[in-house]
Amino acid sequence: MLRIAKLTDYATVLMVRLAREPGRYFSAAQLAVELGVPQPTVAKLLKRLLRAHLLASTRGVGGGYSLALAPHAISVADVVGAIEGPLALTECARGKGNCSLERGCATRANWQLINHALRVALQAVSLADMARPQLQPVYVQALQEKMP
Amino acid sequence: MLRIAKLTDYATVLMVRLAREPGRYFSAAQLAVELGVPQPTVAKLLKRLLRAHLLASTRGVGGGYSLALAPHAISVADVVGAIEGPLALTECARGKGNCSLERGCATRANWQLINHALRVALQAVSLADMARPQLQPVYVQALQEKMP
DNA sequence: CTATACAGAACCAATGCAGTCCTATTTAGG
DNA sequence: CCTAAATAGGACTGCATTGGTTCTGTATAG
Ligand code: FES
Ligand code: FES
Repeated sequence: MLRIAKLTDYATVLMVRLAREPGRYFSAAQLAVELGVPQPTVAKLLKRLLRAHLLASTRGVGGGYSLALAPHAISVADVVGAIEGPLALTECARGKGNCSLERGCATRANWQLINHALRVALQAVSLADMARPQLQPVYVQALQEKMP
Repeated sequence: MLRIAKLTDYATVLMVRLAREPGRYFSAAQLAVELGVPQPTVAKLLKRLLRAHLLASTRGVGGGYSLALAPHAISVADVVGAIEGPLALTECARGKGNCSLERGCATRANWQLINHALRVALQAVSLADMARPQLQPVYVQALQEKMP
């Protein structure tokens, strides 16, 4: 229903937690108890985030995960992309041949614009922003002012 | 992966087709052949759109469906809502008790803001807009100018 | 050398989605 | 009146994705 996966939700909460103490290393177990989410699930998420180069890791005793970049340099779009893959609202938003209606479809171009707008919006929100209790809604205002 | 259901995609194409000849009534069979989508599927979509009061219908010989409102008065958000239910990016975006992390969650409020922004953005695009070959990207520009 | 902790993959159950089918009910026209 | 065309509203099913677990391997501090 046009919703992000639950795991993506968890991932943002994780990342925001890490963003609060950027230098520190957290073990998966530690984060799991802190969030109240089963440990294997947290571990899986951290692995995906690592693969997307959003995290740095150290193995062994005392090891763990830490942000690979500064909190303001990681966007919500990055996190969503790391967990769910590239953002594509419609089937046909990524490359041709994915949609059965392609021939003579009147909405493809427009959906792609909408898709792009959403991507830009999510890229504009950083972990640093998300860590604030209430998001500075600059882009929300920008939207609302322009809308009829 | 943060994508609308394929059926929703179909539905927008349907609605845009109807928006091109606002007065005319189309039968489900007619629309099905025109789009190249199986008839039962098209029928199902039309029923859902009708229930959401976006379409008007007439039964019997020569009956069919037509837009219930003018093309500029129906938004993409309306169509998405009719097919997929209320727009809720996150589990917790609609009411409490849906998310296991609620207690002490740091991102809920911010996700709801993002959710709201997306809803506003989709409400700003009407069927009349979608019917144009290339969407007038006022809101896209509005977004991009404000973003760092 | 051992306990800790990440790395990577395979695996499974459950949910939701795409798609079909069947049975009313309404209406135009002969 | 009677029939064919068309919508109204369900129930039903196969499939893909997701949420979540488990197992084996590897690196590292002490
Ligand atoms: S190409 Fe996919 S709906 Fe138009
Ligand atoms: S309440 Fe759902 S993730 Fe915060």
